[in-house]
Amino acid sequence: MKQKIKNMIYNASKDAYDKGDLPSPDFPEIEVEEPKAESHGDFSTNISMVMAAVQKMPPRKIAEAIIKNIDDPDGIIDRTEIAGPGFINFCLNRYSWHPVLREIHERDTLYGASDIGKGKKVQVEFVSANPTGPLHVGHGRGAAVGDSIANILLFCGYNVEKEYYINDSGRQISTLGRSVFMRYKELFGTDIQFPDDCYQGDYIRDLAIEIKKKKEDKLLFLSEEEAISYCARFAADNILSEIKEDLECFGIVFDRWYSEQGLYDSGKVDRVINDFRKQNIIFEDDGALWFRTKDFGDEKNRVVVRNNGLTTYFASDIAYHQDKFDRGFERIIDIWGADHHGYIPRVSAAIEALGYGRDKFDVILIQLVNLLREGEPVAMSTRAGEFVTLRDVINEVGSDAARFIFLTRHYESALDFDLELAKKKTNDNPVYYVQYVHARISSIARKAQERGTSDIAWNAAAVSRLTEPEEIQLIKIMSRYPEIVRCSAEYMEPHRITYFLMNLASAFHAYYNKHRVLTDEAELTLGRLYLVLAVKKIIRNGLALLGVSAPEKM
RNA sequence: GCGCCUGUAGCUCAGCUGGAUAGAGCAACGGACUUCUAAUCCGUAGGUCGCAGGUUCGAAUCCUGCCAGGCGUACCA
Repeated sequence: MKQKIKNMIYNASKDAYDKGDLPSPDFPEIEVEEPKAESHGDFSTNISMVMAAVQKMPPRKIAEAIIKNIDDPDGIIDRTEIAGPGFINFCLNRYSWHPVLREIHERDTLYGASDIGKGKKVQVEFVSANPTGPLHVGHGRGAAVGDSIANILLFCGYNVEKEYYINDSGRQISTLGRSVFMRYKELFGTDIQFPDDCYQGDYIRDLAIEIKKKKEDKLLFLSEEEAISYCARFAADNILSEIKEDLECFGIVFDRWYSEQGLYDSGKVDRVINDFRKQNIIFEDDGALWFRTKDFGDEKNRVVVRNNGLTTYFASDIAYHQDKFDRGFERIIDIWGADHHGYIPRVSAAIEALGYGRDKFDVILIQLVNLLREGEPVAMSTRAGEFVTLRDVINEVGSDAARFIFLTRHYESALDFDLELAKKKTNDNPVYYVQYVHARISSIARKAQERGTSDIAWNAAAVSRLTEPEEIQLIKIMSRYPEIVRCSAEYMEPHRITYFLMNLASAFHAYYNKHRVLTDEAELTLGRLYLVLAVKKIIRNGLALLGVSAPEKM
């Protein structure tokens, strides 16, 4: 619709110039927007103000010239007006909105889909939590955002893969092994001083018990190194499968689980380090190997191999991102916790050194989640290993509520997650507010079917009966959906869809309370049914992009 | 110290990347169920958009400088 208006304005400007109403053929990018105030019509453009300098005419005069030359063969425009400093407002005929419904029904699950991605191969990497402990709420937010962004990009024509990077190598894994082994020894009566820098949670004890069941006392006869290594592998494998289960409960399926250890085993880390040494991008100093990140805009150089011979995470991250490009991804999106933001210049530097443009790499930083109950913070201490896990949250409030709430904020804003509020089935809790629309319409559809009106094909006469302001309002809102999805993809902001759905839901509930869908008049009923079933489709589509279900009954 | 994020109604947050009189929900107050699901709706009230400058026809939005909070600033992850 907006595009139609744009074209009209463009053609009108051109005609105005041809006829001499406008002195210059130099037209700016035309912007058409939907005004906030209803009195300003359905669409408005600021073109006359933008043009004023070039045309050397007052904006209102330009507006007159354009309006005079508007060609509207289908008569979709009801009236135009010049307002304020020179806005041109367009007010559309009610019936010009009706065809939107047909489009929604015909495109169905693909309404709002586009090909702006042009099949570009893009990878979204998210969660990627170390397999050293259970997922917590913060990971949940990253999971919800990452999964939704991937869904949206897919819907917009990108060729998307979702990936989880497993940090299954390095120091924190050996710390994990050490932690478990100490608890294991404890089970055999050894008196231990459990160090602060080890993992504290009860799950460490549980893993030790598991090992004891399986291996009895055999580990006590191995060398400490062997025993720790066994515990590390056992623990990491177990925790990782727990993580996989948690994410499955959360409705998230990764295309690939990528092992960091695999990068070492295949020699990719060594290879890239050697290549960079040859290019003098990596150099030796003080017994350590340094990456010249400073040459690529970072504030200082960074160590890749420490003087004790151990690699840092940065080393494998270089190889990892190289591998991403080697696998043919044209665009890489990493989703990290905001506390890692200092890491961005480093990885960007690596990507540039690898010969790829920075514009191919995006990092989305997810701000932290404050877990509350009845408005009071829930005590959490990672150090002491006491925290509410993602699984606890899903079990308590459900996957739908959790995912929706994670997507009710821009990811750059910290999020308060109130467990009690997430369970409430009232207006406080937007999940049910939106889902309820779907359930209500489903119920209407069932009733309609009982009455024998299940025909929902396009019926011009029936649809032309939709003349109530609330009906036109609903269609207008729905007509914006494709653009909302596009913007969501472009800026990678799923919350735009969340807000759109809440807005649509609100308009629907208002309509529902004011008008009956199933009336005594067959034609009107058909038209209204056609309308609400379109609403149902959009709610379903939008929720799907968020990873939230659309129930038939509630 | 430096870098990033945040600051909008009593509370929690949107604000279409510069548009017209800044919007929702909650909380407060007053109303609506013999009617398709009241997990709903309607109405009232609520503002120095952190502060100060600047850019222009026009700023919550862009620039600069402050103030406050969070995070980061390792041969940790």
